[in-house]
Amino acid sequence: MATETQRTTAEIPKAYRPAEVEPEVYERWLAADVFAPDGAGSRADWSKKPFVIIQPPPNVTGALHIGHALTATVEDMLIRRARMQGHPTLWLPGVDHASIAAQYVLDRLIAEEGESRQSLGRERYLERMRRFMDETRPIISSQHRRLGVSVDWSRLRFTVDEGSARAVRVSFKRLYDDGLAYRAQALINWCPGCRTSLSDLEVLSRPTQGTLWHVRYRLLDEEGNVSPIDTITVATTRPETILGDTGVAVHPDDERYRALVGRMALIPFVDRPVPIVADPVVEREFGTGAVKITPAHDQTDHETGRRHGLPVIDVMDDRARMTEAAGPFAGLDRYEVRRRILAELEARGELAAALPHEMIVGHCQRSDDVVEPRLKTQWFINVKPLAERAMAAVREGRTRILPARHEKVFFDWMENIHDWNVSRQLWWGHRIPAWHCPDGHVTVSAEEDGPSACSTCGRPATELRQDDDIFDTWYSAGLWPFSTLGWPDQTDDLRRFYPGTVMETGYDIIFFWVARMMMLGEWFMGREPFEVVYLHGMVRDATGQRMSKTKGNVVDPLGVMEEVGADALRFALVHGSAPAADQKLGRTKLEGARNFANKIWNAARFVLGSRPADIPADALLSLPEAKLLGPAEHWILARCAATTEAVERAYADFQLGEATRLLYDAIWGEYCDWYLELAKVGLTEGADGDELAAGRRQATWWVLAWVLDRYVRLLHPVMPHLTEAIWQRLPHRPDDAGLLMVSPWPAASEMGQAPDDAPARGTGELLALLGSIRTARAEAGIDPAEWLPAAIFLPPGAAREAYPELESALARIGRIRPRLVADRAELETGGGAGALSVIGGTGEARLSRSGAEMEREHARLTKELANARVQLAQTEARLGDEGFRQKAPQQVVSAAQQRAAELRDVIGRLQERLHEDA
RNA sequence: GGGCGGUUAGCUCAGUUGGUCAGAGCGCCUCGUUUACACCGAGGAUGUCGGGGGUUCGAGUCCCUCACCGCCCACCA
Repeated sequence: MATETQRTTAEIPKAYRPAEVEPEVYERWLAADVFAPDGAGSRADWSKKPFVIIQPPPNVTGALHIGHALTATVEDMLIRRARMQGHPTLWLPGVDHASIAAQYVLDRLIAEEGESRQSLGRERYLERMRRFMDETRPIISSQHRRLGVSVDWSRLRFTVDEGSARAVRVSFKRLYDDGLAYRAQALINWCPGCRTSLSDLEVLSRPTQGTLWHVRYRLLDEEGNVSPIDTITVATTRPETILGDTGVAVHPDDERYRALVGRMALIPFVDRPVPIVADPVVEREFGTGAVKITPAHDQTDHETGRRHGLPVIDVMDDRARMTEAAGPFAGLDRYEVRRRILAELEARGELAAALPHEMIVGHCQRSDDVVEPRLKTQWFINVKPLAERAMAAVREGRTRILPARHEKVFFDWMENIHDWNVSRQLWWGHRIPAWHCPDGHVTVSAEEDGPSACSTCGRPATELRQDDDIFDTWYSAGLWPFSTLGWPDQTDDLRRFYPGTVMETGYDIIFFWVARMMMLGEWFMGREPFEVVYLHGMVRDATGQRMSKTKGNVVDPLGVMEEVGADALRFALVHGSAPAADQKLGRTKLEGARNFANKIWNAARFVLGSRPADIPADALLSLPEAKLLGPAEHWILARCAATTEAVERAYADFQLGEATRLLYDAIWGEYCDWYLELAKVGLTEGADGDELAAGRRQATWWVLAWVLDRYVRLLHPVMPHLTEAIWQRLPHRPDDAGLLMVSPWPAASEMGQAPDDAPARGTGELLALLGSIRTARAEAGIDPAEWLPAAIFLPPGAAREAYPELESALARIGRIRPRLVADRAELETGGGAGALSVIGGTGEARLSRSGAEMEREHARLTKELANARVQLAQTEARLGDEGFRQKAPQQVVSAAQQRAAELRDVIGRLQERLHEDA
């Protein structure tokens, strides 16, 4: 027995220890400078197409949450595979300044210090913000590092840095010159809490149980006096807006009100006479059929008002308190006013009804305040022409949205797009590059210092004042794919890395960000910013709830990594999930991933520890000569080739969950469960002096190592630390780099010698027989430790050919003392009655048994027979079908015929056994 | 009001072009300390693939319809 092996296992911890392995591995990557496409350790082949990931830059104030972890994992998987394939890769990391979110956070922070935005003033506030940023900015990046992301840190960008600022100025000037950016008064969404306007997207519609109040307005007679009897009853959900009413509308065909059209109604509290107009927007069936018109505070009313020339009276200020125009209620909060108005109307008997009413109320995405429509002068971008081009990119297939069903949503949104309100009454962000002169002229400039003079009247710069407003955060974010590459300069980076390859994000920001990037990219660069939009789903807690801090159900990725490691977290996030499908993430899933990591770790420990002494530690990895390979080696190599091909296909199709599933099954179910066990025997067989046996032992080990190397490469994108750590200890190929991360991606075609089909198939059949033996033993309740004599019969074929070389392995794994019989008849003499009958694959066996468990054995065989009969009946039914035989492909028919023959054979053998026992 | 997605073993979910697709993990039951791993190994049980109809030789897989759950969009005050 040659059991001499180099025992290196002892040096490797028995369990995978992420805290030790993972950061250590990451440091090595960093030091080798392999992340940057042109870094010192990069093995980028510039004749290949660059692969560029566009990542949503996380908010500067945020900490890494599970959604970030998913995004980063998917992106890292894609880019690591591309990098191993030799593509130059770029993943440019960044942080978003998140103006409204950042201000929301900082405002609360300084409130604790007794300060406020107003008390500090713009300059000091921004100074405070910059200090705050300096503290928070590095946090998210370091957390991403812990996750193992292969981003090019040397290109780290911030959406308020000078590069972004310049891109913002230049792009906006272009839009202005193109006539697409304009300043105008319009009804916009106003958040009284944040005291800024919002884009439509930043307003969340939420169903709310409200009340529909019916309010009686008095009418005026021909002389303009209040009529004592005539009234018109309007319906409203926002009584406070009564103060801004400038009309009442009814449907032109509404008989009830026809006579009233043209008369005047009197708005209570402010005693304003307003006309009753006829307009088809009014739904006759809803409410009372009469609508109060408040052009300053409602979108529909605004348009109705314009059609009828009604005045616009703004009754609310920036904090949603009533203005002087609200008369007696000036200075009071909107809801306080609502209460008072209702009480007063009630008292006057002018509240005709109060009906419960389900309605949609807009809330601020950030502060959750109820958003008010208000009339304001703002900057807008007419995005329709941009949207056309973005849609063309998708229509022409230049940008693919995955999964494709999201394309429809994308088109719906793009086709119904409204002008984009890009100005915000905030301080933290890019200031609008527009200057006002005392005469009211506006000059938009792309220069850092602004224009030298008013472009209309030539007044000098000293007399110009820059616009106070800043841009919507998503404006600068929308420039990301090119602003980060040096645009508007025509830099090398821009030429090399635009357009990007894959834009990966959650489906929740497809409009905020993805759509904007597509519009702005098409407009300024003249082509699409990325080829593929890959959308992932939302990660929910174990019970399916959306994670939120207030619910306290967040899974903290940092804590998870601490516990099970970054690789297990990454694996859990993509394993068993489908693109754009939400998933639940809980303990068991994470533990499963951790167990898998540990499984591979230990398989590697075994392989490393069992290296025959006659293989030098620094030997190069290669497959042994075909003549030295046993059937088991052919089998695992064949399985490995099939898995490689399937995994490669899955990666190429963005079926990442499928890729991990294939690897999980192959590594655990085939490599560990079967091949490792078979190899244990192969590694210890043969006499010491036997040269051929020594060659076989070496061959076995080389196959072990070779397949492990293959799986470790395929798994690297999802579990980079673990695989790198293992790979470092394995023998390498001549074309390997010093790091797995930049070593070649395996191709199914380069299997060395293609594994022979017959021995591989024979092994598969013998493993099936072995499985049946295990089942029979367990079901018969036989002591697992007991060695059973077994007679085995194999018909001529692959299994029989493979048998001699696998006999000892079968013996060990099946815990049997096998004896191959040449003829089936010999089985009976070999085992006789009181033996367990085993049928598996093409083979059959008899395990000697004392007869104690024969009753259970009988039951088992009966069950197997019934099973086989059902299957045969099904197969025969198909075959008996005329249509099937004629219309089904030949392949399918013959497969069914073969299957039926096999089943008949099995049934025959089972019947024989049962008959003997009876 | 439009649109989309889901409904597969007790739980969480895979299932790409219709033909070994009825699966995996967890949980459960039985057994096991054989020199990689108890974060382990061997074995077992559980499903009329939401209901109904249709297309087809054949449907979890395509079409129609119904039910329930979820999401997105939307200016009936």
